[in-house]
Parts: sequence; C-alpha cells; structure tokens
Amino acid sequence: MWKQTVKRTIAIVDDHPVVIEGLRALLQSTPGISGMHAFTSGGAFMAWLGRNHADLVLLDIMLPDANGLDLCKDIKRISPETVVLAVSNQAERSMILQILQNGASGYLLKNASAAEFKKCLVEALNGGVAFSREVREILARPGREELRAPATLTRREKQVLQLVTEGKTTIGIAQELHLSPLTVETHRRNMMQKLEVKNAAELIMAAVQRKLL
Amino acid sequence: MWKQTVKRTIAIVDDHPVVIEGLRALLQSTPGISGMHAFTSGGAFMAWLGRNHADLVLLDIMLPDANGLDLCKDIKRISPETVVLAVSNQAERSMILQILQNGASGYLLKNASAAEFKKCLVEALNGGVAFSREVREILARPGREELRAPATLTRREKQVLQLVTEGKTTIGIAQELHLSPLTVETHRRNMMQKLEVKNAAELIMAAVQRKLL
DNA sequence: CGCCCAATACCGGTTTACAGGTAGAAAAAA
DNA sequence: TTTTTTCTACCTGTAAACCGGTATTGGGCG
Repeated sequence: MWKQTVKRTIAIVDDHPVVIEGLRALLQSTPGISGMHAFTSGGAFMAWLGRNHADLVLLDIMLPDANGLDLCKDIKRISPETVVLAVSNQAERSMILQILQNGASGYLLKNASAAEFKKCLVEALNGGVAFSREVREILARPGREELRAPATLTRREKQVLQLVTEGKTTIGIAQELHLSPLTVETHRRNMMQKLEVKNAAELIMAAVQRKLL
Repeated sequence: MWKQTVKRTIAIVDDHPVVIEGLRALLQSTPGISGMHAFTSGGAFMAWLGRNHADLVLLDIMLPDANGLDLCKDIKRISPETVVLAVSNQAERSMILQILQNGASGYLLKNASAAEFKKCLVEALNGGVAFSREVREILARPGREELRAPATLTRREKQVLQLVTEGKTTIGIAQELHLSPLTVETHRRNMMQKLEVKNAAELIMAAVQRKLL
C-alpha cells in the first residue's frame, strides 16, 4: 500500500493522559512503528528531543505550559527532520494555517476516527501533508478572511476604534467626540459585527493586524 | 526683541468656540500678525489650506472630526512651510513626542498663560520649537519609557497575555491553562501594573507595540 | 419617490473587567 | 539557608462591557 522501508519512532505530546493512552493504543496496532514516547508537557518533550530522535510528533497544540505555534517552531528548529502533526480539539482556519506556516505537516482533530489518524500518520511520514476530515472541510471553504471585502469602516467608526485602542472607555470616548455614550456603544458594536469579532480585545487585534487605523 | 520682518497669517483650529475667541483676543494684542482665520473642524481647515496660505496654525489636536497626529502630518504634507503648534488640554509625554515627530513645532497646554502663548508663537515663527511650561516639565523628566527596563514578563504572564490578545475572557483563559479564574485575574493585573496600563485594551496595545509576545 | 446606509440615541438585562486588598506554597536567587 | 520572585488563590465591591432589541434623522442613489 505504501513504501515502508524503516521502522519509525513516534512521540506523543498531550497533557491529557487519556488522549495519550488512546493514541498509544491506536499506534500499537499500526505497523512500521518501532518506538513510542509520550509526554504531558511541551517542556518535557523538548528536553527529551534534545537528546533523542523522533520521526514524528503528535503534538497537542493546546498545552497548558506552552504555546503550540512556538513549540512547533522550536521542534522544527531543533530537529528539522521530525514531522509534526498538530493535534487539537478545536479547529479554526487561521490557527490551522498558522501552525502549518510554523512547520507542521498536518492538523488532526481529536474527534477524528482511528482510521483517519492512521492514514494521516502514514501520509505525513511519507512527506505529505495530512488533515482529518473536518479540518479539510474548514480549509476547503475560503473562509471569510480571503474573500471578505477589506471590511470598510466609516469615518466615525475609525475615530471610535482609534480611541478604543487607546484604552478609553465608552464614556470617555463619548466625551471626547461630543456624543452620547450610547452612540459610541452602537459604533463599537457595529464594528465588532463588521469585523466578525466578539469583544474589544479582538477588535483591537483586528485593527492592528489589518492596519485599519 | 526679535527680528520681525513680515506680517504673518495665523490659523486657529479648535472645536471650542470659546477657545477660538480667547486665542483671537490674545493674538490681536500681538504685533506682527496680519491675518487670522478660525476653524472649528479639521476638515474645514484642510479645505481652506488647499487654497490659502498660513504661516502658523494653532492646532487643537483633540478635534472630534480628526486625529490630531494625522491632521498635523497632512498639514505639513500640503504646506510644509506652515508652522504647526499643537494645542491640547492634556499633556502626555508620548503624545507630545509623537506630534513632534509628525511635524509640529511645539506643544501648548490650553491652561498656559497669555504671555506663554505669545512667547511660544514668536519662538515657533522664528523657526524654533516651543512648549508651555508644564509641557517642558513633562519633557524634562525622562519619563519612564526611556529608562524603564524592557518590562519583563514571566512565562505565565506571557501565556495569559497571549490569550488576552485573542479576546479570551478570564474564565476562558483559566480553563485553557487549567487555572483558577482568580489566578488569571491576578496575572492580568500584575501585567497591567508592570506595563503601567490600566485596562486590557492598553495591555494589548503595549504587547503589540513592544512585541512582548 | 421609496430604499439603504451612516450616524445618532435609547432600554433592560447579564457578564466581565477592574480595583482594593490578602495570602500561602514553590521555585529561584542570594 | 534566608530572601525574593513567581505562581497560585481568595473576597468584596463598583464600573464597564456586552447583548438583545428598537428607532429617528439626514444623505445619496436608482
């Protein structure tokens, strides 16, 4: 079915022991795997990786002790030949794309079936990229950020946004612009709708990233 | 007292009619001024500036219809020979420095005395930079940002900050990091203290600007 | 002339953030 | 081994944000 020349060493990094056990069981029934090592924290794994070799890492990118993106980058820096498969229980388009940019070879949702896991593992080990079904679906639809219009804000909205980024409160902004706080509130909410964010924090990040100011 | 060869044209841009009248009165008793024009909005002034000349502009940088920094930049782009004196009722070190970078020749607080105003006007018209007393004091002390240590955040704090920038709530962050919401709250507050900001919005901007993540 | 959008403003309710503390345990530095 | 820093966690308020609506006005456009 596929070329399988050498035995592979796999590492699992996940803070949920249950998941580790599940993956371990799953991998045991997969041929072509010689070694298996599990870690419950990014730090522990990185320490191990400094002295050992792994052909593939199933990396939970939502670890409590490390940022998934950075961890992935670090792995590829220290051990470029190691294939990283991102594992997560939630899939967001931008997150997937980011982790891929940081060197991952695939993205699996934890709810993927055993068959999917195996298939993706093989695919990745053979140098390809692999996604579980749901992830493929998310990647398939050009997901807003690409095809959405540059989210045009009105003059007034930009003014309000500017002041929001300065940490001003709604009331403060209202005073500065000689408006009712309720009006400012409305502008703020309209912007959050337009930019498809759900609070001031994301609003600010959206403003910064898309250079809306 | 100073070289005064030609008569000068002054523009006043301020959304408070009272302030305009005050400045107008003040300027009338100042020799060497031939024309005086007042505007209550940035837009109106820019339109006028497109077809007229001004030697000096007293620019309120807190106009409701325009961002002071941008306005100043625009003025200098359209009319580089025009001297811009920023006028404001509040002085913040970073704001002062920013507006100067955008081409202003001085910064006056509205509470400055008539004598100060005149003195600064003359100074600026003669090619210098001019500040009212309070502003000079603020500029005098090397105000934190320069001499403060690069505000080092701890590992945990960075993690929390990361999630704050993603718009997560305290409770959400707590779940993600397997912590008590109260702990997350504490981290958040400690960071705000360290970075000398007073809310999440400023915290995010500080993180972005100083590349703390 | 209707129609949409921008800008303005309001109500009532729920959730979060923020500010003022205090405090214990573990880890790192002295 | 003390001391300091970091991480953890709590309590009690008040202020602010957020959410679900609705609604009026003034322009611009087909």
